[in-house]
Amino acid sequence: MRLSQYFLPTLKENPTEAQIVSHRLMLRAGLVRQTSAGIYAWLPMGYRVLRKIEQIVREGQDEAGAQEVLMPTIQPAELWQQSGRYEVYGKEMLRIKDRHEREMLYGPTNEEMITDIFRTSVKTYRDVPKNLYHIQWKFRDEVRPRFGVMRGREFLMKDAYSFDLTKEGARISYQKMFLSYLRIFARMGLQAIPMQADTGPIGGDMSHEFIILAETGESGVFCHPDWIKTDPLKEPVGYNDDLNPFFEKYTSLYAATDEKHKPGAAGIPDSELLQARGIEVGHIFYFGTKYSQPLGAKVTGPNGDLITLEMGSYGIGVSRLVGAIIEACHDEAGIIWPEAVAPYKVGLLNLKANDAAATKICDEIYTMLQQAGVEVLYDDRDERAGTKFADCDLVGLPWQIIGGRGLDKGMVELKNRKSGERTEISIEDALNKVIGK
RNA sequence: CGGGGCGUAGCUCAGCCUGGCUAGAGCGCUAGUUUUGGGUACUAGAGGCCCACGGUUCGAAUCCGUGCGCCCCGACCA
Repeated sequence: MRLSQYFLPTLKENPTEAQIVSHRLMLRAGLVRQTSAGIYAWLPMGYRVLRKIEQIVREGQDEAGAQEVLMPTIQPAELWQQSGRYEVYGKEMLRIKDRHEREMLYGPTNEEMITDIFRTSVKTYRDVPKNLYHIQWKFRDEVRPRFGVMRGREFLMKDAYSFDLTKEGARISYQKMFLSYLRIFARMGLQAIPMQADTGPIGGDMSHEFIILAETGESGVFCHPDWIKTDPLKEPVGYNDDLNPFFEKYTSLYAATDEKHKPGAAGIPDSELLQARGIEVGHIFYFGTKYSQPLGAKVTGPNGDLITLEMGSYGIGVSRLVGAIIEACHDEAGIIWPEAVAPYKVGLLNLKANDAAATKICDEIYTMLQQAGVEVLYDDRDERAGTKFADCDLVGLPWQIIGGRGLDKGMVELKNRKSGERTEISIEDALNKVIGK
């Protein structure tokens, strides 16, 4: 993409409304624009990041055996009246009426709806287990939206729902999601740590919040230092294997938010615990028959008896992740995207845009990168070098190829946004490095 | 939902207390000169229903009332 053609409205100054760093940077880097409190429009660059995250989540869930569906944003009130949550949910739920005065709502979550879909179609134990998920916009009418996209009223969420015959089966479904989540976040370049969360009336060890570490995180966390050494992508375990050993290994390492932290409970001296801050980006839990019971989601078992399904649900805040990643990955100059979610891999800066010979070389580099399938944002604007550097750093692409005074000798500078390291190398070497990576 | 703050140019803000010239600055934008590897400098421009409605007054961005919007702290939450 040529920057001269692109819709990327960057800001030099910080908008007053944005207080936290990710919100400021998202506005300044031209990723989003706010349309009302807690509701955002996604501009081209921001939308690319959102879709990359979404795709990593999708692939991770598919691989774990979940199947993607798409449920509507608007739901009928009846379902929620059946589950009893219509009254309970309160003002957070945006209620609306259609032209026939029928009560509808903008879905804050989809347990009722998926249970309804499932119960009407699945009648025999032979059809379970199943795990269905979708990635859809949700609305919660937060009293006080804040932190930009991190706590908006409208947000994109992946939510999966598992259906099992037995609690043991539900446990397996849960463990699959546990593994899937660890891998999904790791693929995004994030260290996510599952922490035991409230399980409500059900109890047990089957509810975890996934927290990514970021200095500006909303809550304090304590965890075992060995967490840093873990790499879920390297665990030699598959979704059809017995996941118990893996689950044991990862749940036995201590990790707790400051609210739940119990001094002395870590198994190692508290002074050795890693203290950090974190942001919740995912939540998984088992809730048994909480919805299947009132909604009558049952199947016929092997003996002909009716069995109420055991369910779990598994959420990832997709739009929230955009903000969360920026909280975890930025510096004074701007965003530093992990490569897996970067809107473009390379920024190509032509510092001599008014020099025909230099421009010709940069155009060629641009073409070669495109032909090699590298996502590249080409700053071909007739701007000062300083402006280009500032914009490119702000926007946070992992690599910068800087074409300037060395161009006539076939040299460019390759800069790594994260380390800040810059090396003057030949065009060919720069291309190889960026393409090969 | 309790407490606080703020709405003036695209952005950041001054002016308001103590009402009165034609409503300002910096950045951004347009044109030109300049500069040419870290948001260059100069010149000339464009750009405003001063959040809305009502009131007080000869006169309101400024004072008063009501409403709306946005932000922050807390409670709540993915």
